[in-house]
Amino acid sequence: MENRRVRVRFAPSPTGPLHMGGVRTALYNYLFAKQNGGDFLLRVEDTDQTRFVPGAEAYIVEALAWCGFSPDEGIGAEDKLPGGGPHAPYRQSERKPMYRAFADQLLEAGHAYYAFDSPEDLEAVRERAKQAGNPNWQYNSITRTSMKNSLTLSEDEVQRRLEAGEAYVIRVKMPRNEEVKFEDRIRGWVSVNTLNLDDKVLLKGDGMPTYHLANVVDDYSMEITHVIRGEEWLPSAPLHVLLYRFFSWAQPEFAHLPLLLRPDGNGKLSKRDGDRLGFPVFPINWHNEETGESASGYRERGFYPQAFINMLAFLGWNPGTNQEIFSMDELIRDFNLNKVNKAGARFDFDKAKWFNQQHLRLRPEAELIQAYMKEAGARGLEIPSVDFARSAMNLFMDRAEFIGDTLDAADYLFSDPNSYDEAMVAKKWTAEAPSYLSDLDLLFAQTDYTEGHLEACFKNYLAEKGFGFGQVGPVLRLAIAGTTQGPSIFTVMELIGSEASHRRIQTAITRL
RNA sequence: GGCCCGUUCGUCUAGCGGUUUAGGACAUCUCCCUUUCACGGAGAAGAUCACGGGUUCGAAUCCCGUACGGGUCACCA
Repeated sequence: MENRRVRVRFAPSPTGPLHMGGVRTALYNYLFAKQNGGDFLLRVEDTDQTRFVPGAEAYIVEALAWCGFSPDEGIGAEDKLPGGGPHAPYRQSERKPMYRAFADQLLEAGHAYYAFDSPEDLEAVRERAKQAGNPNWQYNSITRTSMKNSLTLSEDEVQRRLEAGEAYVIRVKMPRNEEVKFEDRIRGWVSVNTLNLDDKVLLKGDGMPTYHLANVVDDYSMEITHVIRGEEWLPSAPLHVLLYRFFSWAQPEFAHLPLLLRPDGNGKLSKRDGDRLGFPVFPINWHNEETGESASGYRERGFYPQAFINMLAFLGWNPGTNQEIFSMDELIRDFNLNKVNKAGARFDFDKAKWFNQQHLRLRPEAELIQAYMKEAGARGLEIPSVDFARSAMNLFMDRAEFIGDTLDAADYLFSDPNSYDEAMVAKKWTAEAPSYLSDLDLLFAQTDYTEGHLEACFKNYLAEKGFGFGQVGPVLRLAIAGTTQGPSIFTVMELIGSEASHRRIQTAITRL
């Protein structure tokens, strides 16, 4: 058992877009699988037909692909393996016929029973219990004795109801007063007494399994060795452990991940947080045609997937060194499930942006230029040449967190300024300003239009006249760029060329 | 409320009984670089390690209790 090939799975429910917490769970699964030379599967848990949302499954597949870690097997791996792999189908709704036999196995062994109580019956019992001061009534080893099930009804009666086609569910028969223990990879030993566990429904009235049955059966059939999932599953893990025991199956190792908390207020990050927080909580844009609901994603916000996953990996894990910027390969190499934190993590968008800035600088220049040109095109800016794009981009690269930032305050590289920073004009545009510019314009006309020559020429002029840089520099800057901020003005002049520079200087003289 | 899990700077975290005057990163502030903005560099501030008891020569690190936070209590996953 110990030397089995590592196989992990990410098993989301297609009830909407996958939020970043889900992506992190998937990422940790993937990192763990790859580190151990194992398989990462994607299984869709769509046993609740009432909550099915069209497009959600495709969204999940696309989101993982964007992040750079598509499944090796299962949904989204149909191009690698026929049908997604040897354990197809990977959608639980399509596996429906398989579960019944396992429920029967439990029934025969006395670990499960039929229950005929209707949803209305249950609601009534719960309501009565509530009135009596018990807010959460449970169908358990005590209460089941007063309900309609195969434990209380006679064998004949049960048979009769079954044959009459009466609706029923199959419930697990939770043992009485037994300590269930298991060792969680992240939390250590977790122990729960079955007195606190209820007789969960295993097979629903519509013949579909609930999460608990389907999950255990599928993980077993798909030879899953490690179950890495969110902490919200910790309370039901003992039931799963019991189920493995009832089936006499080897239980996989469990690792319950800490939750991603909402940056504001309390509670875990949820899909509903959407755009309310001022930043995306989803990997990619989401739009539901039916409801018109949509939410923005990191991809469309300009994030690199490398930065996104690096940031996510660090929400709950840390290599123990001072290295923070990781490529996927480095994450695979250094990730360690045992070093995952126990406490939930609140995430910080500023740090997320910092990760993007770091990864932005790691991108190859050719790729950046392409992205730059595409972004410029989207903004309706004319790029004369690739060389121009390269220079213009690099001028603003230092200050950018996203590629789009290099274009945000750079309009003057593409067209003459159509306005001037009024505050700076008031402060720096003195009565002598026009004369400085006329002088400079003449001098520049006789120099090589390169950054070095322009600057030398400018400094010469200052020295000759005895002017200070602060007196003349901002004036030139205003004329050329309309603002006093930005990269070296001489580099800008070299880039836009002598003709445009001359024109701008003249325009400024007449307009200001 | 029951059960389960957690608790180190504002945030993410390092730390696994002495090497700790508790380290790093983001954010904040200061200075340098740049007579601009940013980048970069240097530095500051920021955590009585939730609190109270133990155990030990010695505890952020081990144990117990309390408080607080979170999760979960469906024929949802």
